[in-house]
Amino acid sequence: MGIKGTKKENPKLKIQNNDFFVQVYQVVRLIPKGRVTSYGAIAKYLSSPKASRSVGYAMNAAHGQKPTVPAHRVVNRNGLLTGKHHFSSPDAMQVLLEKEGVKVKSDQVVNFDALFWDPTLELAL
DNA sequence: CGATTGACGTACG
DNA sequence: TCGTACGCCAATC
Repeated sequence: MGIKGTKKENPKLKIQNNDFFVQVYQVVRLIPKGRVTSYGAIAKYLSSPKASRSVGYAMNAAHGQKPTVPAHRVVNRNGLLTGKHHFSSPDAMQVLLEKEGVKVKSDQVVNFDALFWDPTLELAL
């Protein structure tokens, strides 16, 4: 009957399939190419507008996640690449953004307001 | 279980 | 307008 039987729940190997982290990953992966969003916007989309810090924390664990989590598209509310130091290379984030057509000047996204992608608005939960 | 940390955000001076 | 202080939430030690 159920296909679910194939999957066994291992308390120790329990993967955060529905945790806050994964929720963040899902939203980040939905960010269109050439667009950017903020931690607060993601947090707000997850019904926790004040959990912006936790969103950044989740990104910290996004490395090595599959599919790849475009963490470079997530910046702070000022459009500043605050998390660039957490990438493989401090300049990797800027390079990735510019590769998608996003201009970055002094660690800040140019025309951030126009490129800003609000999940609560686009996804309209 | 309590204290500390962190890729934020808002409030205040 | 800029800089500093505090708060929020989740995870780690």
